[in-house]
Amino acid sequence: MTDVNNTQTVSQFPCDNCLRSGRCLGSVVVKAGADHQRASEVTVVQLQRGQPLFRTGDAANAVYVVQSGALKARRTSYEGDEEILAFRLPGDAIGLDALGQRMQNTEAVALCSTRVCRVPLEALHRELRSSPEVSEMLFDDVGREFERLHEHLQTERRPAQARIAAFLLAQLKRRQRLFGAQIDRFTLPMTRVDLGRYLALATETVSRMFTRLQQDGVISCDGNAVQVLKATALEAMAGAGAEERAPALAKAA
Amino acid sequence: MTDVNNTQTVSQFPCDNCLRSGRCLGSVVVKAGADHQRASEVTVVQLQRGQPLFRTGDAANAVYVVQSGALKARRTSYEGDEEILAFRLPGDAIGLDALGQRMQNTEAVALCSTRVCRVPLEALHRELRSSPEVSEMLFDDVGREFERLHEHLQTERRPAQARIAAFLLAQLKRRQRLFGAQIDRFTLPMTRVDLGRYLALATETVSRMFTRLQQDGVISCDGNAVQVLKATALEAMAGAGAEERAPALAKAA
DNA sequence: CGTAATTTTGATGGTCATCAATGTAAGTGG
DNA sequence: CCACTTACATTGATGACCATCAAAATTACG
Repeated sequence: MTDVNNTQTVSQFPCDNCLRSGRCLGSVVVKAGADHQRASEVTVVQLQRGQPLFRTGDAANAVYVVQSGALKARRTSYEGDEEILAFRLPGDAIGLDALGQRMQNTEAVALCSTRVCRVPLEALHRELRSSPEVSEMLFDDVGREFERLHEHLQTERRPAQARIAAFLLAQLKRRQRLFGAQIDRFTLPMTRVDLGRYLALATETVSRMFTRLQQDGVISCDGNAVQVLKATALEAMAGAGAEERAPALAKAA
Repeated sequence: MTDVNNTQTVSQFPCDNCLRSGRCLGSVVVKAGADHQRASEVTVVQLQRGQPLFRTGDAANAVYVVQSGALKARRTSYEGDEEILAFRLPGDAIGLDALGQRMQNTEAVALCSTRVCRVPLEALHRELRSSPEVSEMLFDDVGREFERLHEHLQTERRPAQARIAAFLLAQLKRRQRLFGAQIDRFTLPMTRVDLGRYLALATETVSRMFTRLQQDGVISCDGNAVQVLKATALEAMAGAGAEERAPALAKAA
């Protein structure tokens, strides 16, 4: 089955094969519906890299949950270039910002091969009234997203190096939670350009910061494959400002 | 009656004397409760200038709606100084970002004498299931707040002058909606310091921008009383970048 | 294997934070 | 009511951080 956007609807049983099953908005809605003998209207959408889940102006008639893969939430700035509001990883909800709006104000684009759960607003509204678990999960997601935006605002007010450090740390922790293990390496699904557009930095600055982090032995990376060597150093950089960055050339004169 | 925070609970009939009655989350919850013969748990809180509605770490057991006055939503940065996430005017919801969280991550402080409607989360959850109007109003508020944050992120990526222009325009439109009239003058409830902490600008920069706007005849202001003389010029500045700011000294060499 | 996209590195300049000082308003207590 | 304190606002001088421009190097891909 193929819809307008040329995306693929995959399965009637959205939670089959999904690792997030039971811990996401989609599955809670599915369960609430099943408890009342209602057929699930939740479907799975498969996207290829670069393919949009929805575009600005599309009718906002569903929210989504990432099953696997990654997406970026984008928006077009006054100057006409892309601004990235968020990267979405498995478990993340998409489209909560369109609650109460008629149209999407943002665009969601897959960064790689990606599976997404589609929860129609109609179903969400209905099951919201039928089961308190739904509203709890929804509130959780909404609260988390607000919290993330607030953190992001703070991050953007800090020097470039701190922004990158904070971003890498967030990614690291996110993966650790996702896999439930103490990993120290991962592959970034986004390009340096995307990263710049997310952190409000020029691509060149992003690149320079990566270079510096490697020189300082804080990370090691090959392309988008990153290994965190000194997590504590990253935390220090993310927390501290520029003041205590390079004690090296301090008194070199 | 006085609670822990030394705030005052005013009336058993929260919507009496409130101009937002019927058009806010609070009144919808009150109505939904009344329709089911439930006593309203919605109360009105009176705050003086500088007084907090809640603090970081407080139990997040209610959301609020501004009846009159103004507040700022603040947070403490890594460096320990204040960061302002939002200013709240009559009709605005407060504390939506704490949905799904146990504690408040932000602090809400009155900028002047202010009345706020307090809606316990318990009541919200209950009426959410009893009446679709509640969820619709809640979704509206949530969506609007996301939208505002997204706009704010964009604004912070623009030059200082554009940020101030965008802010003034937003204030202007907000007041016009509030009063339902084409006003061109209003009094800002916040100081230049607050403004800087909201727009991520040094106080000095804020001041300089106000000075420049007056010199250019775009606004006229006496302290916090602002009159917008050329709204279109403001829009141009808010939209455009720094490139086309001063056509004056362009070819003066 | 050639074209395009992305990444990296260097040089330069602009915007705005910072430091410093003065001016103004607001509030306090004698 | 007036000195005094404290907060807020304005204006100027200086420099840091990072965007921008330019170009080379690497990677991706048809």
